[in-house]
Amino acid sequence: MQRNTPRKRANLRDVAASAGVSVATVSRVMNAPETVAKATRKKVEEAMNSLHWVPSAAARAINSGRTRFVGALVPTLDNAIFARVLASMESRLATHRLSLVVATTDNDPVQEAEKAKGLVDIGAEGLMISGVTHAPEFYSLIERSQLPTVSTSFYDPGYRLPTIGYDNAAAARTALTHLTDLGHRRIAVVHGPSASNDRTRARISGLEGHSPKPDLSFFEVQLSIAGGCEAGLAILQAADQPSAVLCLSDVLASGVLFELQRQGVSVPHEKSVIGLDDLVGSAHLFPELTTVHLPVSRMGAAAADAIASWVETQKIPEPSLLNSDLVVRASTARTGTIGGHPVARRARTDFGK
Amino acid sequence: MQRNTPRKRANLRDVAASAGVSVATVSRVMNAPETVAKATRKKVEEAMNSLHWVPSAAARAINSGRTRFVGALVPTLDNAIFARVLASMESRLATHRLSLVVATTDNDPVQEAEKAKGLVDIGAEGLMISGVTHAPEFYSLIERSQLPTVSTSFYDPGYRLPTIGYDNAAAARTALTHLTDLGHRRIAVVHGPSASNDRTRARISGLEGHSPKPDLSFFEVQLSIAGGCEAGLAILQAADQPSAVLCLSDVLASGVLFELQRQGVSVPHEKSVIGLDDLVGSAHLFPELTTVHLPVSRMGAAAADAIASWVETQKIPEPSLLNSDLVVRASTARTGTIGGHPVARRARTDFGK
DNA sequence: CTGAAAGCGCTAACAA
DNA sequence: TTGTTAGCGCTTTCAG
Repeated sequence: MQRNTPRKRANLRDVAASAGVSVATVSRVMNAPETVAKATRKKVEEAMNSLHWVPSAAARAINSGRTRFVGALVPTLDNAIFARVLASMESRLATHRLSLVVATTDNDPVQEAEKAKGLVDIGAEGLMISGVTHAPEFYSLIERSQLPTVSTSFYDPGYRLPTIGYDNAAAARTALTHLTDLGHRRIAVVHGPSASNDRTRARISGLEGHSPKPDLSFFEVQLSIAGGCEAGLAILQAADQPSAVLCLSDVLASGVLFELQRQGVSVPHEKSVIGLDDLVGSAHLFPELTTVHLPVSRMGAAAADAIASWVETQKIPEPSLLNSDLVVRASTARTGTIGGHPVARRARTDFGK
Repeated sequence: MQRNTPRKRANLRDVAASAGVSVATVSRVMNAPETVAKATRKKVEEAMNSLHWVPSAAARAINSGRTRFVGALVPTLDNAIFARVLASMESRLATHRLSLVVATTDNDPVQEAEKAKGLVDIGAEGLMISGVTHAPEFYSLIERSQLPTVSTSFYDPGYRLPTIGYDNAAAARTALTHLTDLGHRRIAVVHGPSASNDRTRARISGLEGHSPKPDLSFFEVQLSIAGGCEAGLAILQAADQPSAVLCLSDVLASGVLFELQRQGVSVPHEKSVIGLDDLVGSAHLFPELTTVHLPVSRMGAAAADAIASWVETQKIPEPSLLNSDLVVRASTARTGTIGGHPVARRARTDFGK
């Protein structure tokens, strides 16, 4: 809005000229103001203002060798669990004066590799990625660029990249044990697409060889509330009704819960339902969801610290295992105790639609 | 892993030297391979590979004047509505070969201004911001840097920045009208903190001067499922029981729904509940939530397009109004029709805990 | 088709 | 306390 502003953005030289000092002095008032005489500083600052000068990030980066941002690759933002990880990463990164570039991969290794390439291209100083199964192009990119990259949501000290995460198999087993401890033997397992998701596969594998050996039936659906509803309906149509539903993800558990209610099945009286994740909302569902807590906020912060320190010290961080633990709430109950009382079933069937 | 690799990353000159060509030629094989003789190109590519060379984003940016990323400032990632906006922005930006840097502000104008500064410092080419109420520092930053910035979640053609959003007041009014159309007159309104959120204030203001004039009581809580639960409980303890609950946000409506169920109040039989947002999960809640749909995915895409075109053409985009519309589902019903039948109330009160 | 050389906006020695 | 100047890694004329 100044006079007939000369089209182009002002640069250091312009400011220096306008203030009648050298470029070095201008640079100093930005980076070490205390080394510049007060009067000079003032002149320079005025010049900066009147020219609407904003330092060029690129020029700064080329000298410092730092862009001050890192990238994160997650499957989706629509599952609150990833949103949580990113939120905590972002806030922790801020303490290192680092920003976060987000890219979603939709669980597709090809997209993941492409987006990773994009992040490297724009100058990310480090990367966070979910899981331990990636495209060869991804690995070669990391190799070539030597980019500090940590893998999350999975703990595997033998993996080629440092992992910061939890033991997915153990978490699933914890949930199963809780159910068998309560006397459940016929159990429906609901999970998302396993082909494209190594965390899901690990969780499923954690269910194997359990003792006592339960009778498990598997339902694979989309990883969404709608998917959970679908599974809930499918379970009710099965020949042998399970007494409990083990969901390998809280979103799925929510859907199952809603659908069971819609169909007039009471939880935990007629069926127990357990989740895995412990989303912030899970504690407030009706009934409050029993689940296995995954420390995703801590994980995001830990990943941020690991990347920041790697970038700064050049030292590869150690893998880190975060514990998960069972949170017993209201959606699971001992089998048989109240069983046989189809509580409120009739009263509820006319609800909804 | 190559021999005693010379500590530092290779640069263009190294590649040129190793391939026995000039830097210009190397630059050409990246940017216009077809202008380089096949044999030369091959030599260069081999040199690139053996030196593990990755172009420097900063150096590239300094020449092109482009960093290829934009920033987005949102209050939080924990509300699915913002996660959705960002997801759709990110995917649309990708088509413009632009990346997305995310910053959360926690509804704090000071943090917002600081983070905006950070985004400018690292070279964002454009900005997306939520709402139309910001700190003076924010405005002066935008002014100085002349950064293409669009405001979302709000439509106001008179605003100093182009807005891409909906009419929050109208959306709230739509919800209220639906309730009064169903005969409700005593209505509880649940909303998040209004002091720090202009969208919330706009929605509340949309409720004023409605005809027929309903008897409104307001409940302000934290914008979370837990907050919704709290409001649900508070409503039940009020002296004059409302026949309907109008939630100015779907997360709040979810919490209210869960809490009412927990307290044995049936929806919509005893109380109707309506939300505002239409989150992806809302259609699957029990009962399915009646709400006002806000086109946030389209908004994210529109914001991405607007910023991209602004950056590319230097032309300020037009403000854009996106329509919201009522989605009637199962959580609202005509007052009186089924009223007086405290359906399933008794049967349900022993649920949960 | 290829090379030489002049910058891009800024930082950091080194001098003064 | 301030100025001069040589780069940072790359793109881009302009010659050959």
